[in-house]
Amino acid sequence: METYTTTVGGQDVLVHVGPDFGPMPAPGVLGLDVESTYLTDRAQFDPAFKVRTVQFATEQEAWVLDVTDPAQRATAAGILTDTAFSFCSHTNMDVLSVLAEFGIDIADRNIDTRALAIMADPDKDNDRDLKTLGTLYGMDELRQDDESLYAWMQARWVDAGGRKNAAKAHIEQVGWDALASLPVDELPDRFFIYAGKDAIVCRRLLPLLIPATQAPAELLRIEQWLAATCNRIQARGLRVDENELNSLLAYARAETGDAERVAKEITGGITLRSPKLQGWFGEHGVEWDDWTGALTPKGTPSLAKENVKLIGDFPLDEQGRAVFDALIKFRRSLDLLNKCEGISARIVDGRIHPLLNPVGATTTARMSSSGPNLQNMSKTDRRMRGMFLPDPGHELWTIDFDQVELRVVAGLAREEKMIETILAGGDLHQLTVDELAAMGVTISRQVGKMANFLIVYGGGPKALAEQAGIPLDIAAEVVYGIRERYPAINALTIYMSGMKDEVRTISGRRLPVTVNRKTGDVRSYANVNYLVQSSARELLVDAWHRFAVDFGHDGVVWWPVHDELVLQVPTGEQAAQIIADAERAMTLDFMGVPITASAVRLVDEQGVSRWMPGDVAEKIAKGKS
DNA sequence: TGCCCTTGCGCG
DNA sequence: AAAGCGCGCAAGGGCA
Repeated sequence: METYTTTVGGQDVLVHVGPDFGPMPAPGVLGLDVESTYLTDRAQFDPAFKVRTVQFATEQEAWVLDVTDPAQRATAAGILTDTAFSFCSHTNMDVLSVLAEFGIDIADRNIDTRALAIMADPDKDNDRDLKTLGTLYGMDELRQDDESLYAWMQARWVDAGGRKNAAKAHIEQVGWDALASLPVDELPDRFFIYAGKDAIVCRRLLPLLIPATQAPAELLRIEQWLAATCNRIQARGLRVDENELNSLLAYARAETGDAERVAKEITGGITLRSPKLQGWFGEHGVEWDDWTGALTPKGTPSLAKENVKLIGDFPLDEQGRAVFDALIKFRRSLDLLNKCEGISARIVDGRIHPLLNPVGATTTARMSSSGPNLQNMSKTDRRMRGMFLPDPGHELWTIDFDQVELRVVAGLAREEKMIETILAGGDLHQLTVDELAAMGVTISRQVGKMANFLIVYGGGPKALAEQAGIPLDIAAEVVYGIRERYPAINALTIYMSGMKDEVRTISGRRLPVTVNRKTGDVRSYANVNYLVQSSARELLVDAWHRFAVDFGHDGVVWWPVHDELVLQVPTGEQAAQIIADAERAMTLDFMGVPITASAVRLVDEQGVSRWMPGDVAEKIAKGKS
């Protein structure tokens, strides 16, 4: 064993490297970090993935164990298995790595310091890697060591013939990959020292970050539960109908490829995604000034969803018509293509394992998903969600809150008209229509719905005019009318916009106010949205926790989508009870406002359970009966 | 050529 | 005075 003496936060620490582990650390919380083979798209789920070293640390001492050595591996496994130890690590990567390498699930015994760092400082613009946090909390050595390691990697990479002017991030990536493929016994000392210090810094951050969150203990407790639960969902993965995936992939490649070829030929090289295409259409019959569809934030015509078809309503010339047809064909399959490629690149044993980040939305702590993002699968193209199947012997159900954000804002503001309507089982969008009618402003229910979203999102006349395709003066009447007819919400908006420092959710979570980058102004109009969006997220997580823990249905949630839980329920008699419990868990009183939810069984026309939007499943069920 | 920033669009 | 919020991903376009 080699022991290095170095410093963290100006204090001497020891980093033990090697086979003779030395005295065991006392039971308690250890900083944990692993180094692995380089990460492919499939990351820890790649069959070739291997952990190379495991680092444990107290605040003063780190042990770096070479997992390729059987004795050290056994020592590491012993500590990881021993429930007298719990761990803290940065991100959930180490938890997944330990599971992949050792088959040991430490999710319940691990605290994610990165998640704590977000709670401590939810400003989206700030970095939260260990070395940045280390510097922030008086442990700058990690940054220094990182630079030393970087210099080593740069020399190695440039010597190996890399581009001399490559960006630092690029060299770092290549450097880490190079390190990851070196045999462990050829790694430089500074690598092990860095690795050990990583774990020490992580361990030292824990007691610093917890008070920095200023979060109530109950909130921290539920976040801990959620993090472990999200980890297990990722590890379990989602089953993919691979035949369907492959046929969709072939179809989407052919469709988009054909369309792209045709369009390029006619336009002389303009792709079907290029902003230049709109100018081209302008020369082939489209009067953009007469565009009646929605606009993008930039004010150019939006071609999202069905909008793109509006181009066909203009008197196009022959070339314009041909490119339009190609564009329609392209747009119909582009999203499908991208999603299928993403899924295909990550499939392992018929499953994908997207990250489910419990606090992915830094500003509001909503959950996010990536690799691939499973929270933005198309609802209009059923084939995308339809690729995902429950495990054998199970079926999928979906249960979602009804208009949860509007109800939350109604409750927080105590907007009596809204609350009465909710209690009476009425329609909040129609209420807005009726309230405006009382002021002599006539709008459709569709615009009433958009107007209600403005309340939640903090929008103004311009946004409504653009999205609804109505004149600015009418939109202004709607917006100002709403402020008058919903005085309590208006008061809440004014009250919240007075908060220039932070916003607190119903659970006491601190949220940041945000700043307009160009003007430097505080975007205080967004505060109501942050409060509402984040509080609604907490209501969902609380309901999920009740369902999993209080009702004893741990592991039943298949995938969450903000205000919705998709459930994977064993087929059979107990299914009805599980669904009933889910409905009970998601039915609650929020400040006198009932929050309700209803479950839908997801079964296609052939009687096969697969993922799909709830309203689609309801239509299928109706068609059958 | 590769990197970085912006834009658009899917979901909520 | 006015201000649509939060994500992840792919691709375009400017730049070196």
